Amino acid sequence: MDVKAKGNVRREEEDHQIELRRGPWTVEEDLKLVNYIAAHGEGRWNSLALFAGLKRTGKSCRLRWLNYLRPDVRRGNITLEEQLLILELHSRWGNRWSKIAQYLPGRTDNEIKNYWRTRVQKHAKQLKCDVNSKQFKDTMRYLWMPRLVERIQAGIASSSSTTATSTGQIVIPQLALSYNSTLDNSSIAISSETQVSPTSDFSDCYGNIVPINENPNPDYFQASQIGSSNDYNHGMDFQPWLRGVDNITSDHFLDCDDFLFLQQQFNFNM
DNA sequence: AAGGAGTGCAACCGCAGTGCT
DNA sequence: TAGCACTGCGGTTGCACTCCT
Repeated sequence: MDVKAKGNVRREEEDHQIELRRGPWTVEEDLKLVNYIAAHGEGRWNSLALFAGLKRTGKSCRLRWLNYLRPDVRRGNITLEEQLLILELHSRWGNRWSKIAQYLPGRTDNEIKNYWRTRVQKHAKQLKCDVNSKQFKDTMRYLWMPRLVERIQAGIASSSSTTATSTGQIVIPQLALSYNSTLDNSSIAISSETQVSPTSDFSDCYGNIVPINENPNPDYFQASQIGSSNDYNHGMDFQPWLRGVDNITSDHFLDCDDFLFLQQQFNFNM
């Protein structure tokens, strides 16, 4: 047994001496944790658990705080813009959930991981292919995304709060998004401000995604570029899929007719 | 109405990295 | 530099809820 394993065993023995609680957190436990952190701050989780009077491991307290109790945790459906970012970033980094989460303020790595496993993998499964296969990625790129672009543009046409510019950009207030509809030269920019930079700005700064917590302006983040090669996705790039209406959230990438369309096309190409 | 299957998500587990003594 | 504690990450599990038959 190596050193780390010994350490873990000892810790587990200590855990049993204290009779630690496991499983779902109670309201009382949540209150204890929140109040303690409000008074003393976070960090030093093992001693925090002890001093806060919680019969939990430090690990459990940290997880509960980061994934649920933190005031800036966003609850509710993953928005279309967030879906877009998740897919784009996953195409680049794979299952680096915490890294992906850095670009989605208020979302946790756990939430993003769950989202990927339950939604994206489900669609791959329905298409009877591996989610990481070139086939699945190509299907998204060449069938799914153009289809969605149609929906975006249709949505824009009927949305008074969303505008399309003469250059083909889509501009959405609150979470501004710019989309250049040329497939091979597309770019996305997302920010919390209404203002959207010209398309050329984004294509110029390919690869220049800035984590929210490293950006001097915390209200701004952007995902630019699309179309670069990288070693994880073999050059696969993601187009934005949006319905073009700023207040829509969606549990699903595709509604029924979209999925049937995609499935037909996919089977045809097999 | 009942119960089996499927789904979504909170929480746990094991491991690796880092820093302190 | 070995030993240990702490933290963070990604994978997995368990359970509550919903849907379907």
